[in-house]
Amino acid sequence: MRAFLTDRGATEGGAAPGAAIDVGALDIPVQSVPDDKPGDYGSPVAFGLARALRMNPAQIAAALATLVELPEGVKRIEAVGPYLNVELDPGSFVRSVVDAPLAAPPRRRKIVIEHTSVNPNKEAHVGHLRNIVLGDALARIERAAGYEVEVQNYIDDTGRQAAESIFARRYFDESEPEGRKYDHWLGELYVRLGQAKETDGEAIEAGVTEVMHALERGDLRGEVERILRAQLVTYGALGVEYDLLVWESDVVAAGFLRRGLEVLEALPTVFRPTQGKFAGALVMDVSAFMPGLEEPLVVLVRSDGNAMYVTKDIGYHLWKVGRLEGLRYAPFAVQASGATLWTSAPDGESEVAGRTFAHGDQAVNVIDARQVHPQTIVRTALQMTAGDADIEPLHHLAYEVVTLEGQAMSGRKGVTLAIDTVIEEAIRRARAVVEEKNPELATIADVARAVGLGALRFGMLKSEARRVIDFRWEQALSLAGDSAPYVQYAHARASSILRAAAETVVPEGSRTAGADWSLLGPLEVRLAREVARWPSVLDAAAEADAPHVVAQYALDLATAWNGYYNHRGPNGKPDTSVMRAESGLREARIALVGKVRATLAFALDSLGIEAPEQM
RNA sequence: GCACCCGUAGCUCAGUGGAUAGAGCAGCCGCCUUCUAAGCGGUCGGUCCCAGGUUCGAAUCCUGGCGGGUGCACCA
Repeated sequence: MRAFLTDRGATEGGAAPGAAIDVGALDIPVQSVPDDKPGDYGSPVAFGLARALRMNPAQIAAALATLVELPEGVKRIEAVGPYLNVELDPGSFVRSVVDAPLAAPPRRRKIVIEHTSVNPNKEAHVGHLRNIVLGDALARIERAAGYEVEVQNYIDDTGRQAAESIFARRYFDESEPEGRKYDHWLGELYVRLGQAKETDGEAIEAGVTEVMHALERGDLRGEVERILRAQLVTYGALGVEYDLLVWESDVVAAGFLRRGLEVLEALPTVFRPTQGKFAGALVMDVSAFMPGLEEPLVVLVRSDGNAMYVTKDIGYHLWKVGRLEGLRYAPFAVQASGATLWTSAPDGESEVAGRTFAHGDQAVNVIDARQVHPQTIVRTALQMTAGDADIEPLHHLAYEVVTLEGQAMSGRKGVTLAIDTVIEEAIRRARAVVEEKNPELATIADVARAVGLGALRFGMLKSEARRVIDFRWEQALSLAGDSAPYVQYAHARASSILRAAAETVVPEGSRTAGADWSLLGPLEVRLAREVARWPSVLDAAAEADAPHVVAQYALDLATAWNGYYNHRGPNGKPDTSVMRAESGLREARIALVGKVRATLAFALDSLGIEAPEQM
């Protein structure tokens, strides 16, 4: 019966149709019925039985319709052609929808999500924005779906990029410009250093190398930290928070490379060829996990004794899933929500009271699609060292690039756009619209921020990650149509009704005082059907690591609600008014609108988008 | 050359093997004496890249093409 109510799709047998015709574990797919067909939910179950019963599906459906006992809450079961459709009792259905929880129960499984991981050497740009927004939405979705989530931001403080920016500051030796955000300024010096290489290449190369060595020793941590803190201001402005910063130099110091190698060398698939092109190197045979590869051997340690980057990455990921220990932790900052941001630190504590870092049952990496190959190797290594784990230890959320008006972004060519710039413009544009539409609103600044940032984030989330996004201002900051403001507006409308209602009744689930559920009809059922989809949407999005599923649902629910709100009866007059409805019906509608509002807000929150009460 | 991803309305995109493939934008026509018109209704617009195959049923699964993007791994 639950299946009919939740539109969850296939369930095990047990539903009445199965029992009636002696098919035990029958798969009964359930789907929403198109608007022009009778019924609310329907099933093509008769198709599957046609062969075994040697009857045509329409006959089977007709027979089932007469045999099936009406479960509670179902008004009617009828055959519509070959489909078996049920019409729900509006009152009990809407009531059950209103009472359903929005968040999933805890699952006792931990997911370690890594996102952002921007090189600490320049300001973050809109390409990074996609990563950050995707990762943050994913973290929120997984939490709502019942998982314990830890968000890590990896800081590559020993890389060439950080070294170049830090060296550029020394090289040009200019005083810091007043009022300029530090990461923007260093980004500019970084680009200038690239240009200066043409005339002064050797000296610059020597200087950068020296800085790299200093970074490896950890001597310049303060310099990196300063850039990082400037970048974190940007993420904070987006409403994004992290649990832990993991510094590459700390990963190196913890010996994850060496200790990871010890784990790997115990594998039968890891060995040192004595001849052939890999003679002298340490290689891993991945053919069992990555079939169809032209070259099934992956080099872990080169014949000159130097480890490959991917090998360090494997060590790091062994730590993420709890198979290596050894980082030390220290508090780094207090974030806007009040939550502490922790960092790995050479002089930190190995235990933090009340927290256990890493030890994920699964790791998810938000990294661009060009990294599929190395990510697959890391995953394969984890699978091989784990024996036969039935769950994937690592998932790569691969997203495509963001181009700028059709051009690939490139700092050196000046084809780039800072997130800070985009945020400012997004809020500016939103503010202009708010001031025009609702000038007497007391919270204009807050609403402009919620709407502008919402539009920006939503634009990055509404399509599948594997699609290329071409950033264009009008499109990215659109405040109409398939956008966050569309959903936010629907939410504000519902809030407006609930404000008015609060003066007469207090909606509190189906216990709303004075509600007469029997007065509800097909219009409410249609709206409630959309609300009822939420748990399965959340589940599917979490399962597939696909925030766009939530974004698309938010649009669908807003559309259903707007349609209900504006509905007119045969006489051309509005027939869904809440506050003007007769007593009893009014209270039942208030309860439903309350659920719609809460669901819209919850879905938006799962995407990291605010839902203003007024706009 | 090999591998991965993409190809759906003029444009940007949804579409867990099921009912007549849907939105937004753009175009055209309507709707504020009604709880927010950032909205709603209507209209125009489709060889779901092509060809085979599997299936009662394919935009969806399989094979082979074509077109575009990305990667090619003793680089980080």
